[in-house]
Amino acid sequence: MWQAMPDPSPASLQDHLGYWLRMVSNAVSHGFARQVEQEGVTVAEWVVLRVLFDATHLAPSVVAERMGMTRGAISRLADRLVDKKLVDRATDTADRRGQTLALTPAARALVPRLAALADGNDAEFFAVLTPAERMEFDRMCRKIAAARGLTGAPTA
Amino acid sequence: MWQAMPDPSPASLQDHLGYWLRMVSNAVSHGFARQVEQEGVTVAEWVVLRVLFDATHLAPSVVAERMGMTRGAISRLADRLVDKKLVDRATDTADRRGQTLALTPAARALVPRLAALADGNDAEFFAVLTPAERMEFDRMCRKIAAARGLTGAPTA
DNA sequence: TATTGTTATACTCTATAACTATA
DNA sequence: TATAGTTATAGAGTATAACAATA
Repeated sequence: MWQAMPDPSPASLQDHLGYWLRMVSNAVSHGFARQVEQEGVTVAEWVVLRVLFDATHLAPSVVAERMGMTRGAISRLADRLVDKKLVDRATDTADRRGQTLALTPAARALVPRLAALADGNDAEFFAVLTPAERMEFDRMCRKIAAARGLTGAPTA
Repeated sequence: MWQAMPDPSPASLQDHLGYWLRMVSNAVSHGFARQVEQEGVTVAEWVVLRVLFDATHLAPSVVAERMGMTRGAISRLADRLVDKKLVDRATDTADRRGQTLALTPAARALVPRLAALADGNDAEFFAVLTPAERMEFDRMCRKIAAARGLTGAPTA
C-alpha cells in the first residue's frame, strides 16, 4: 500500500565535494596570500610577475589572456606593479597603440623568493598527504582541469 | 672539480598543487555561482539559507561563527536576504540586544532547489573522475581540512 | 572601423574598527 | 564595563561598458 513519505532533506553543504574543495583551496590560497603580502605583493601580482619572468617583455593583452583576466584588470594590476617599481611599462615602437610590460631587476630578484614561498606553502598544506596521495591529488586536479578545458592562472 | 651551475629556475605556477587546486575550485565555485544567481542568490547567501534551514532560527553571531565570517559581513548579508524576503529578522524577546534570523516560507521552498543545483554542479564537474577517484578526492580534501583544523563554510 | 589600453561604474567578499543600544 | 549588532572605511576581485589614441 502506497504511503506518503516525508520529503528527503536537501543535500547539506558538507555533502558536496565542491564544499570541501573550496574550503581547502581557500585555506591554501589565503595562507599563500599572507606569506607573499610580507614581500609586499598580492597573489594576482605574483602571477603577473611569474608570467613575465619567463619572457623579456609581454603585451598587457597577452598577460591578460594567459591569466584569464580582462584587459581592464591587468591595466590596474600593472599600475600597482609600476608604482612598486616591479614592472616597467613601455610603448611598443612598431605599433604605438600597444605597450610592453617587463620586470625590473628588483622584480627579477624577487620572483625566486616568491617561488620559494609558494613551494613552502604547498609543502605545508599537503604534508598530511602521503607522497602517493599527493601525486593522485595532483593528477585528479589536472584531469578535471583538462576535461573542463580550464585555462588561465587562477588568482582569486 | 667544482663548477658553478646556473641558478635553478624558480618553480613555475603550474609546479604547485595549490595552483591546480585553485583553478579547479574557482571553476566549480564560479559554475555554481552562475547557477544560483539565476535563482536570485549568491553563494554566500545560499550558505546562510542552508545553515538556517536546519534550525527554526539562529542568532546572527551563531551564523557568523558557523560560516567563518565576521558579524559585520553577516549583518550585510542578512540585510540583502531580508530585502529579498528570504529571511525574517526579529529581536530576541529575552535579551533585546540580540536578534534571530529565520527562513521565510519562500526561502524554505527555495533551499531544496538550490541544493539540487549544488548536486548537479558537483556531478557535472566531477563526472570525469571515476566513482573510486571521487571518493579518494573527497577523502583527501577532508583529510587536509581535518589536519589544518579548517572550519566554517567557505563562501569565496 | 577595428584594436589597444584606460577609465568609470557597480557589486561581492574581506578586514578593521568605531558606533549604538542593551545588559 | 561587556556584549550584540550596525555601520564606515578601505582594499582586492569580478564584470560590463564607455572612452581615447592609433592603425
